[in-house]
Amino acid sequence: MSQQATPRPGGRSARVQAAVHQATSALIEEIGRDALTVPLIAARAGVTPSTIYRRWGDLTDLLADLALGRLRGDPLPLDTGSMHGDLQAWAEQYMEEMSSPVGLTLMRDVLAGGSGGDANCQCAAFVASQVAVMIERAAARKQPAPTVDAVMDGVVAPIIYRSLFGPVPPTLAQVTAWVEQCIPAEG
Amino acid sequence: MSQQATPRPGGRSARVQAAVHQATSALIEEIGRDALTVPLIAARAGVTPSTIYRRWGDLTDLLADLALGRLRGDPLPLDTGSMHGDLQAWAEQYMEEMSSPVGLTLMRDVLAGGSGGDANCQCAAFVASQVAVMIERAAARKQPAPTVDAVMDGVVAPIIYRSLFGPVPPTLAQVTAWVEQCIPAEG
DNA sequence: GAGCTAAACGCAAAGAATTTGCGTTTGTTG
DNA sequence: CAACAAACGCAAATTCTTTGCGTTTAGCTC
Repeated sequence: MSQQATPRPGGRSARVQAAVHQATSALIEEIGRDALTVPLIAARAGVTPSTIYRRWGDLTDLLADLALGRLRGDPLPLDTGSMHGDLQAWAEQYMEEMSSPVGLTLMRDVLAGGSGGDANCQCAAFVASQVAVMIERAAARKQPAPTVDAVMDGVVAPIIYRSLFGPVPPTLAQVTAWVEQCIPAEG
Repeated sequence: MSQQATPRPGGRSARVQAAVHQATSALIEEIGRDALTVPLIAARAGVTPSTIYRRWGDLTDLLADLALGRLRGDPLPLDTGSMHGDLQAWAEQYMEEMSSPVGLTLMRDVLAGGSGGDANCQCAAFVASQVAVMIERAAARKQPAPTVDAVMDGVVAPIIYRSLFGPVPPTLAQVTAWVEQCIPAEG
């Protein structure tokens, strides 16, 4: 059960959460994600393992929680002046991020955080909100724009699928082609 | 390290592998995937836990191995007489299978089986081969057909993405729409 | 088909991780 | 300020995972 919505925001609980998150990130950098264990994180964060088990329930849930936090840190899509330009630039960056080693483990953690958690939905919802920003900007410019679903199915889904399952990550040329297919023909 | 390619196909090794696979499947049915542990499987299969750890290395690797075996059990795509019909029927069934609870955990296991294993690639390769069968049939009928990549990006990827990340699985209507987009307009 | 070799397994002990009960600290509420 | 409940620390108990070593067994050669 991921619970980044701390029921008790003030004081100690928040300190513990921050210390654990920070310790986890640091340890991933130092010893790698595969060698990571809950007792190690606990020692580094200055808490007891049982605290982590009780709050997060599982290493995968903790990692999923952390991954969501990182996603939220992503900046707004660049404003290039056109829907096509926005989507192209954003998709390229998204592809780079998700096909990188850290992005891949991030997605795997989100998906593995199974215990009733909906980290995967939140992840997709965040991406959709990024797409929505670009579409709303296009609407404000009176430009034609695809629907959010069209972009999710036509651009995001192939990027993620090929990153997760493919022998090789998607290429820039493929991303460009997917973007082209999504944008209504220029009037 | 998933190793369904048994280095020693005959005799005991094969018996152990079969017993473990069978015990795992049975236990998933009985106690659920979350309550599954290696010692439980070992007891049920009549082997010692260390045998499982040495051969498969990890519970996730064993599950990924099992998942691949199940995929291989899938029948060839139905031959409906037309590319559109084949793809539509196959995509519907694939969607049902992958958005079901067992399909979802199957995919998660394949993705979580991380230890250098390429179960994810094999999984995608198998799906691609299924798609290729339909395309070759279309070619034999002198019918127009999309490329394998077009189907993977246009139909498979959205199905998997929405199943894995979406709050709700894809609908039949969506699958139909994706299929329509993939098939060249009827002459 | 007898003997050799190495892979695979069983057993058991050692090591590490996870769970759980209970007392204490700490933030919140009235 | 007092009372309550949530979150934590501590430590014991349980369970899982690893590892060393002897034994079985399949594949191979002669």
